[in-house]
Amino acid sequence: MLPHQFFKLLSDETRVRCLLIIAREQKVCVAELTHALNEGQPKVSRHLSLLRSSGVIVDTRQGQWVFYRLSDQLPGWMRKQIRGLVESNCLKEEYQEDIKRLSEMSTRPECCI
Amino acid sequence: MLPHQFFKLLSDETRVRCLLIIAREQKVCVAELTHALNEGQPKVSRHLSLLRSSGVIVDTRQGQWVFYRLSDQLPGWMRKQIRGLVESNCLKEEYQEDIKRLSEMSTRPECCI
DNA sequence: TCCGTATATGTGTATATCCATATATATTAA
DNA sequence: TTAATATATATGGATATACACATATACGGA
Repeated sequence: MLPHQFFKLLSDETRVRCLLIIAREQKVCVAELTHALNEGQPKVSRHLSLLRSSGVIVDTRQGQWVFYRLSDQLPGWMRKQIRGLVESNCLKEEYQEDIKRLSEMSTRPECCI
Repeated sequence: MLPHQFFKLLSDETRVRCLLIIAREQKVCVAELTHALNEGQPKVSRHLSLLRSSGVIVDTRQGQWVFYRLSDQLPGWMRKQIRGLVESNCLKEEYQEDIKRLSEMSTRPECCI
């Protein structure tokens, strides 16, 4: 994937927030993401679909839940950019709410894969 | 600037190529960029205009030339992302031609500011 | 059946591109 | 000095394409 194509994926706020949570949590399902982002499920799902079809994340179905995680095929420079974002202070401030909502979620599905 | 807004700027190939050259060369004028990218002048100019109005690059007129360089007001995380790109091997392969064309340019205007 | 997830459709908006032209500075001629 | 011309850069208008969104619907497993 060329850099501008990768950045196009990150040019949408919903996708950035999804990716940040996935990178932080290692593995989350759609229900957790919609709760964390406080957005509608079709919206979240469609953006996940984009990230998935681009090969940035991969999905694993476990019962009724579909869990997403970062692909382990990501080239080093992409991994580096994502890590840089997660570690960035500016983002810790911007999207703190997402993390808070996720941690406050009453029944988080568990993934045992 | 929020991350997805920054990435939107990088979601266009022409802008990425411009930014890479500017970051490498410190300071280049529009003529050098159009030559390096082998693209039309209005096209390059428009994309530079976007990068400028977003505050990522700044311009300095010197005679008939307008030189562009990275803004020194960039937040650390942006700087980090850009540096990561410039150092990335994948990009050295992809856009080697741009650098080659620039270095082969016969009369490169000089900036003494 | 119900719940979690994915996708199809229609609509509005944004933006990349091209061509032509405008503006700004430099240079040359008279 | 002024006028005319050349070079460098920016922008207006027109067009085509891409994309985000909301709603509704379809699918898949317990």
